[in-house]
Amino acid sequence: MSNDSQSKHDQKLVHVLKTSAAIFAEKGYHSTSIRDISRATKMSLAGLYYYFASKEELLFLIQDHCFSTVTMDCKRLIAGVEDPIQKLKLVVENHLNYFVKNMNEMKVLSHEANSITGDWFKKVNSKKRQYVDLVKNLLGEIARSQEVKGIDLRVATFSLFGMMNWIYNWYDPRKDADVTELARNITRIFLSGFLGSVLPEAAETGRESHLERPVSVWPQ
Amino acid sequence: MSNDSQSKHDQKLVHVLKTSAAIFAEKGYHSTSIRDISRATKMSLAGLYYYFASKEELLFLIQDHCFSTVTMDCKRLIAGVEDPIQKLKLVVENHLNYFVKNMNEMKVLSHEANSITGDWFKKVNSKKRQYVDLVKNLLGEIARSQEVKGIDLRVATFSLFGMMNWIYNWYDPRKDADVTELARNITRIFLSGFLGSVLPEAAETGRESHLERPVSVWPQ
DNA sequence: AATAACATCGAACACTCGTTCGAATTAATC
DNA sequence: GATTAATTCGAACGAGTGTTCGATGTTATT
Repeated sequence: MSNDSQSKHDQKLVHVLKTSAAIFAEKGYHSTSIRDISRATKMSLAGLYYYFASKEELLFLIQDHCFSTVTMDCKRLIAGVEDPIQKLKLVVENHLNYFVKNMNEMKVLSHEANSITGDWFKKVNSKKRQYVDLVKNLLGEIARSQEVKGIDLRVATFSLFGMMNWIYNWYDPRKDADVTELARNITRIFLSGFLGSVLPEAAETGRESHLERPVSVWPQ
Repeated sequence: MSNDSQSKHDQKLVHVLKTSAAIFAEKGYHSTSIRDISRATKMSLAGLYYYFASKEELLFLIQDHCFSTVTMDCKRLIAGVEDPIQKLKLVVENHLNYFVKNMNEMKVLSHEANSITGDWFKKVNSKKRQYVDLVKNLLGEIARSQEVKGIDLRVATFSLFGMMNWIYNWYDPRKDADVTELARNITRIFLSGFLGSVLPEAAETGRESHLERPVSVWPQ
């Protein structure tokens, strides 16, 4: 008897990955031991290694799967849409919705980006770059069509990602507004800021830096 | 013979803290061993413990010092300034300048916020809350005076911090514009987005969510 | 020069870590 | 029901961890 879509094996792997992601999200990758995962999954230490080859591969499986899905969903969502602004709104909405719905995995993706090394790092990073470029190009398109001036495209792109990816540090679904409202807020702040050449010139006074001298944490 | 401002002991402590911050920033707190720090400072393993009581206290010393300085500089900078918008600009400028000038320490502050526990965590966290509230209140002041509507203050505050704190993930002083330009970009994007009620209503179409169903990373 | 305080270190301890291996158990196939 | 394959596990290994301790060297004070 062969299963249709998902074998027993894959189902259990998914369960292991989901449980691990939750612990990684809570304690961090490096301070999570395989023994922690063993305890949470009620599997033996050695038994876990039937599902992944090493702790780092486990991290890779989580990150890779997560990135693949969010990118795929994103591309599918904006396919066919013409207006680049509309596209961007969909991208932000997708990203935030995905983030909130899969907070553990996304936190592992954001926070443990440098906990993975070697070829695994390369593979995840190339997917990341692909996703970032998609957004950057979208912003470029918008900038051209709306004649946005004086904003560095790289700064703008990472400012947007900063806004979106930072939420794992503060967003609490029980306390804060739902995702739709969150997406509306962030989209509006970013987009109207990115487009908005409208900051009153009066507020632009003091163009030079106000800092007398470079400040350093430690004396000398 | 007593030293005036900084004793020999404090100077060496500062050196240890700065070196440790650099390694923590590069490898992460949990995968940095005291032996790594021993190697980098050319001090013996046991010798280091003359300057701090435990690895976690070392992390605390870095974070606490960093937070104290940035908050103090910030308050000093905006003291006497009336216009809340002008104040905010100074806060952003100070934060980013500090971040870039002390990238290692600030990365440790941002990225290892949950690597510290117990009373140390409480102490650092209360300083953090103080700083965040300062910015939040400033935004509230601006919102009232400029009649900003429809933006959640909490979302706005953390969006700003997201933009600013995310830079350790991408900012490269050799590649990107200098801090003044960076601050100008980020201030403009955020402030004109926060104030800007000016997003054309045409672009506000599609108020309902475009996502057909909640998406989850893992099937089921 | 003797004393006290400061500073440094080698060597070890107790512990946790990721990983492996061979055997045992269960499920699938013939 | 026998054979093969898939899955699980207890027990251990070797390496690395944070931390301590007693001793030694160094500097400042009397």
